[in-house]
Amino acid sequence: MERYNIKNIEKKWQDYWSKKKTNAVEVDKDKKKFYCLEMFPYPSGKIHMGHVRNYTIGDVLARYKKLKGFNVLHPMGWDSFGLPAENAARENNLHPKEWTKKNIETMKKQLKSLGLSIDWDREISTCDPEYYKHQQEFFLELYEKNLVYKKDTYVNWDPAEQTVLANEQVINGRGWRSGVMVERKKLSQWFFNIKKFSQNLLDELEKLKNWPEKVKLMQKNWIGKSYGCEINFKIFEENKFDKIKVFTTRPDTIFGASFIALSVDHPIAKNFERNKNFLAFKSECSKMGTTEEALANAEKIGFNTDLFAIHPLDKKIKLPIYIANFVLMDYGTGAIFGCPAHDQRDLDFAYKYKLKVLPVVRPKNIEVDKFTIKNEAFTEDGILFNSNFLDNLTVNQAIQKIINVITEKKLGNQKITFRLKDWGVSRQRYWGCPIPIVYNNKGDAIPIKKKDLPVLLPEDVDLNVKGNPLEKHTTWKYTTLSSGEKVIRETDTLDTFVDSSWYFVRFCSPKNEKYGYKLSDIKYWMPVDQYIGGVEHAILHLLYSRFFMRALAFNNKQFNYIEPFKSLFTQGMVCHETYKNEKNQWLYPNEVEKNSDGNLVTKKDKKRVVLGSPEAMSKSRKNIVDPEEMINIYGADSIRWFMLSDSPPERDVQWSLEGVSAAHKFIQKLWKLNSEILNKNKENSPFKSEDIELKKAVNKTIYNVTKNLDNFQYNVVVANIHEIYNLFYDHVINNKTSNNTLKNEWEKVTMLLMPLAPHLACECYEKINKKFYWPKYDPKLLDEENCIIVVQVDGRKRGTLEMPKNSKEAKIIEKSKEIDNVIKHIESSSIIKNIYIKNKLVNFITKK
RNA sequence: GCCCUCGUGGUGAAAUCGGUAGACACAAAGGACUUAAAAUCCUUGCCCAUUAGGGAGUGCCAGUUCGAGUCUGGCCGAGGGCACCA
Repeated sequence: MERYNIKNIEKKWQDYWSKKKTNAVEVDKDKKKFYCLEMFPYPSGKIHMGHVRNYTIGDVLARYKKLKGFNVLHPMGWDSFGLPAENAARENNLHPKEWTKKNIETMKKQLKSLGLSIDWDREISTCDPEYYKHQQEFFLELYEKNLVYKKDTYVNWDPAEQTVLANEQVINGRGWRSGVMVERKKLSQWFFNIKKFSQNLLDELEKLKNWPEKVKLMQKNWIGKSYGCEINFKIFEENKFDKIKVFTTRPDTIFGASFIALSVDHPIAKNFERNKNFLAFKSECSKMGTTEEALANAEKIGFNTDLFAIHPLDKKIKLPIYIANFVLMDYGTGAIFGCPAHDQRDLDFAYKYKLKVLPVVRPKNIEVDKFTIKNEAFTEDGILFNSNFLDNLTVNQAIQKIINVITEKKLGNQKITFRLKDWGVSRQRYWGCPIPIVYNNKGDAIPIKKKDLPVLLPEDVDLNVKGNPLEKHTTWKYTTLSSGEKVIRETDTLDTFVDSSWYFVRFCSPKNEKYGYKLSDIKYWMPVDQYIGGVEHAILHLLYSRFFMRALAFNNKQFNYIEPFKSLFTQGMVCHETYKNEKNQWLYPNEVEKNSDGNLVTKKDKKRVVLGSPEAMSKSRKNIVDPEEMINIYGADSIRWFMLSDSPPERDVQWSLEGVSAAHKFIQKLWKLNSEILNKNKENSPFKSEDIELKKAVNKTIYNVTKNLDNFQYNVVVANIHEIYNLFYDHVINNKTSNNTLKNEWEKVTMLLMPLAPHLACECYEKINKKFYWPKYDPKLLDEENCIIVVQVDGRKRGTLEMPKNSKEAKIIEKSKEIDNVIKHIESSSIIKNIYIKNKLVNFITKK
């Protein structure tokens, strides 16, 4: 028998696919399209198991849809701008461009070795000027549409490195490289106006029927719509300051207000910039750290302005005005009224500064005189009191009434607020897409003319300077417009999330030079029919992509593809056991082995190894396995098979050598059985009941595999294949079936293998030499003539009965009562009721 | 703190509409083959029983139902998201 030589065979088919361009596609209006996309990788060096899983899942779908006759677009590219390239450049003295190029070459080769059905002619790379020049053009278009603007915001500033840090570069409030305390520094930066689409982004979420509910909920919470009202408070020292507008979702608690709090960045706070105490307070606030967690746990502190606001509904009440660290300028109006009895933060603040705590809502079942506020604010529903005309109303009734009153008296208005913030896209980095803006000597921003694009990223930079290398690159930074005007370039580059917000559009016309896309191409291919990736991108990447489509479609009569991803699938992570040595240091899996007692020891010096819980594979825990090494040992089909076999795709899977070796054995078994069946002679022997049994089983398998592929239940597909293999094996070993039936039916099984193990399937199918197809099942054959009826007594199974389908109820009851074990359980009691479910079950209810 | 999801053998998991729980695998134990090992194949799988069979059983406690892994309420546990959002 021929041995299945993995290396040669897998190489052979990969070369064949590549040479014949079997995966290259073009627009074909006569065919139904299917756009299958997996999130494109960052070229960090080598592929990891997470990639293997992601791309295997996508490839199964792409190949399956192709067999079903769809025109399948299945492209791949590189998210190739980003910080790691700059860090690697410094460490290895290699230019980011070279480092990136090298990594792409390696990873492309690795992806090809997985046997993915990618149309490599459509490969794109976001750091390629051919890609980012279109992005710069889009930026200018958004600028024209007023969807881009500049404003001052805070960044993490590392004073030692003289550079801006990303949030993940701040560890315990210190710069990751310098170890120096990070400061909050104000910089003028570019923003995309994503808030403009808040309501639409929220509304359209509901229409995304094939998105996981979890992801939709996360986006919904992120957008964070809340209903409330704005109320104007006049300031007692009226001549000095304007009124204060506050936002609240609990206007019903207005009579419990005891202070006003403003954000440090509130316009009124600016008037205290010369006050030493205020400056001290402000610097205290900026030292508190920039991470959200640090902010949330920080103590509530305030600065007393000695100003007072007048209660809008009772002029006798004067409320002290504080500037407080817990009020955010970029939510609501940057000002609140504090009602300590019904808000925990306000209560903490009130106790610290000895402010009044007046409860105005009591729980329904507690009387007014028995209700007091101690250390916990009462935030639930209840009945209003101490509240003038709101007394005795419920919270919701009171909210309605107070909004009406405030509106009538022109003291404020109903207001809907979103938590979603505008998208800051400026990055003070080298390795990113240059922002196509220059500044004249007055500091005005001037957009570059479209005909002058692209603004190329200079290659001769010194990455070892402190701060942003572009800012130090004087010959690039200072330039002259075609008009002769001397200008300074914007030295910020775009957030890499911008690159990935439209790459799926570019895949439709990857070589179109004139513009980012060709209209006829996207009209055919968009939207992405199935998008597959990790749940870690549930919010930002997906929301930004949804925004970008809206921004492109805004004021654009031709482009109306609002939702980019019709269906979304989020796959689980790849986990592995963790190992530590006696010194509590992590060990790689290939440093560990089992000794003869079955205990884990180090390979090197046979020292004890402590086994830890399985965790998501990560370099820091060293619980990683190199896909390339695994493919070399077991072959791509085995790796793919294992990735699909154990857990459902949406759940985490645990990598194990036992698992992958089992997959490998099964691939070999399939090949062996295939050879045996193909080597059998053709013969026309009579059709026996075993032939029918096999035919029916294959038919059922086609039905199940098709159904389970449609539902992403790939682990069950694997089980279906195992089952049908086991049946074939039994038939072959025991010579149960005629050779013709074996051959005919096996052919269909090899087609079912194609999406999962394409190399093996092609090799098996090669000798049959017919066109690939997706086998159809015969619904008539699914119907069994007989069915097995479960016989229960008092809800407990006491036997089964095989009967022709649709037998008469009376007949089944009669036969059921003849089963020995049933007789045993009914003879000492009387039957008071029969339950009969057609073709399924009989249940006798007895009474002693 | 708020919101969401999930709890099924030693392990990963199956289980249309409420209708035979544990398909399919991994691991383990026993056996066959073998000089031996590997590989391969077979059997077993919680409790009682020699077998036939019976019992318990899908995190825990209740409920609905002839019948609950599946539906309802409460509790416990694990994971994830958000986090001064007024």
